[in-house]
Amino acid sequence: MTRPSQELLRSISDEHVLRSLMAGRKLTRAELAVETGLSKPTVSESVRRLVENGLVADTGERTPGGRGKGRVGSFYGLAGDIGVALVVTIAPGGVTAECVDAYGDVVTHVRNRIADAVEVAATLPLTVTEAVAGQRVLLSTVSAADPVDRHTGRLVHLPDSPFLVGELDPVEVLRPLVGEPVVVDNDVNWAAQAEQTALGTSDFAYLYLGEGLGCALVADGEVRRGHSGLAGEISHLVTVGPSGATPFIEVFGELGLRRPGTTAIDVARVGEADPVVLARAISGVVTALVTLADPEFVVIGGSWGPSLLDAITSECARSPRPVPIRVASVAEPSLTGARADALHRLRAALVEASKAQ
Amino acid sequence: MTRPSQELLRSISDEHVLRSLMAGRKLTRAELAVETGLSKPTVSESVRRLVENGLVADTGERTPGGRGKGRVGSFYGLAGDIGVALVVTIAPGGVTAECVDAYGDVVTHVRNRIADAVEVAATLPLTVTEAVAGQRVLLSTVSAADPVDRHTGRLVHLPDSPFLVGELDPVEVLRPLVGEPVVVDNDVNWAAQAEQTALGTSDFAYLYLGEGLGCALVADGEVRRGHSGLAGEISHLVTVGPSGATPFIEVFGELGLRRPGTTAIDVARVGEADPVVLARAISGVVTALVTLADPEFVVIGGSWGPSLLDAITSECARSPRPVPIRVASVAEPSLTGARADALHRLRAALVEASKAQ
DNA sequence: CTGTTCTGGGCAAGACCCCTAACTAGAATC
DNA sequence: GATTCTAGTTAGGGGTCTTGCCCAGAACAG
Repeated sequence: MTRPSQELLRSISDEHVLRSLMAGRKLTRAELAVETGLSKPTVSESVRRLVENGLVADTGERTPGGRGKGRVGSFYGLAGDIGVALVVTIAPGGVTAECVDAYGDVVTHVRNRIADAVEVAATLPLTVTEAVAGQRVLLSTVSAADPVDRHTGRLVHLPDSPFLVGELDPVEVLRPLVGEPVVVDNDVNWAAQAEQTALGTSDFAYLYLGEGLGCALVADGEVRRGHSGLAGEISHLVTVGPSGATPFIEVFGELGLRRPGTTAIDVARVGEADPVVLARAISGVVTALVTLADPEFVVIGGSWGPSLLDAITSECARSPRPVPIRVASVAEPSLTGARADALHRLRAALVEASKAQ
Repeated sequence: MTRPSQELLRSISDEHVLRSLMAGRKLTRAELAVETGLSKPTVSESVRRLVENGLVADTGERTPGGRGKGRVGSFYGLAGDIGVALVVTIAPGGVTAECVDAYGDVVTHVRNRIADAVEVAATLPLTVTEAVAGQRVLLSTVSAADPVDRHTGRLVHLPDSPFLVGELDPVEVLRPLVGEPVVVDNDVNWAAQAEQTALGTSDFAYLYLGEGLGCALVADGEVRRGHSGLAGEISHLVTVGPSGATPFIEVFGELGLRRPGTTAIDVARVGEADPVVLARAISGVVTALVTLADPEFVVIGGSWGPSLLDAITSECARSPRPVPIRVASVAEPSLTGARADALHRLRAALVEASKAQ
């Protein structure tokens, strides 16, 4: 446990001030005192320390311009060169890279389309370099549209599952460009995290139905990834197919909905299939989800999943433990989730830096 | 966030001293200083406060008796009337009640056998009253061999699932006897928690095969109970039965292994069934578990599950994502898990009490 | 028996940290 | 030019932790 030192109190004060500035952008010392609940002298001392450490700076702006009489105050804000977080998404359609500052503002955003998974290796470094543009990157989060090994951050190729962006080690690619730490997770987990932030629900499941098939489980307010990060890789979960019990992914094979020569679902042609057959297979997956994880509801996301909402809902209503089905509410969910996590980690890293000295 | 007050430092010191005493039973102030890393004057002050608040007392024992020369020291320990935690297990075979003190010692233990679920209502209060025996109970944990509603603590009767101890509201029964708070969970979750403590593994699944069928999921070091506490209620999970896809519980029906007139498995006759058929059904459940939760391994517990280890292992080895299978290692797992949690909560409650003033 | 050694515990001084209260600086207003 | 009002500083007090020193008193050596 923490030792009860005077330094602890000081660092708590600094954290209060720093977090207030992250939320409030520009504040005078008097405003900071009100915001943090600390006394004016304590805030002044804390600001002095933070300026000295290079985390906070006088913005140059002064108070007046209409707010009463009184002495002019100095606005303080986070230092300009304090650093940003990099957010990367890697999906079959393209690669995105963003830089987010500690206020939560997206300061750069670069998106490059790709036609094929082989282009990822070449496009990724270019996109990242353009987005970084010389800024100081303190950490990165990466969303990849494939299973991710929790310990190494490498993409995992599960046999016969959709595998969309190719063998790739994002940590290895990013490290020379932006340094450590690099956090990699799959797009469905990030999407679920975004949904969790938006809905505030502690226990739900996110079922992603697009070119790939995936699912994420949120339990006690956090996405649970399992031992190696492969929780929710449901391609081989046995469910109800056109000809009896079938692994989920093979249902699409039997229906002729997989793109020839690849492992991906042919999204454009999903609409041609019988929605009831699809919904029955999906309902089998949902039943297993409900049985094992007991979610409050199941969120359906992905490119074609939401269009089957009604069929899925009526199939699931017939199961022994029916559960509400919803459509995902967050746009660009993987990017949003990865960005929220990057912001959270960036702020924590800066607070940590203020405690370091 | 916490305010940076002087009082915070004081309460941290007190917590250090209190937790050292919980671990060390009897310590002099000098030993406490070494143990906590605090200075002697700080420890002395803290002990003075804790004695004043009634949490700590001079044991009357004095140091000498052979340990070197030096001045005699006074041993301090937790106050005798500081309070205990009550641990209750309710299973088809009987009701157990224990009191645990903050050192982790079981100070009373009462066990009453029952022949039938209807006896629970009468036996439970008797057993608890005998175990409590006038002691001050600060909190209780209850293990029940049926699904438990996470929010109310009441037992839930899922249709056609084994239901062993009858309609019961443990919170309502215990409140008049011992007061709040009462934490109720099902026996499988407690068993998994005990296993987690013993093994230290963060992500695994616990499959319980006894009179009832259940499973618990440990993710990121904690048992995850789901929205309403019904995670892992696998009776209706569809798996491979003798005649194709069948809900898990109905496999036992088809094999004639359910006790007539009840919903329970006839444990005595499980051995008569073909182990391969059983193992295949179990393997189907394990596959779903692995797919959705990605455990590091699966622990098999319950009265008859471990005897099928070899059959289950060889069936599971054939699945697309094989996972190690182990036998549960903790004896009396539900009681052990509930007791460990009670101890943890009791200690936290005492620390909280030291901070209250 | 006496002096030495050694350990538990207390006391005093100092360093910090936070707070309140009073004060100063400086601009707007009357 | 006096008043009013706000930002920020200074001074003093209370609290907590630490270091260093001293004292009490039992065991031990001679």
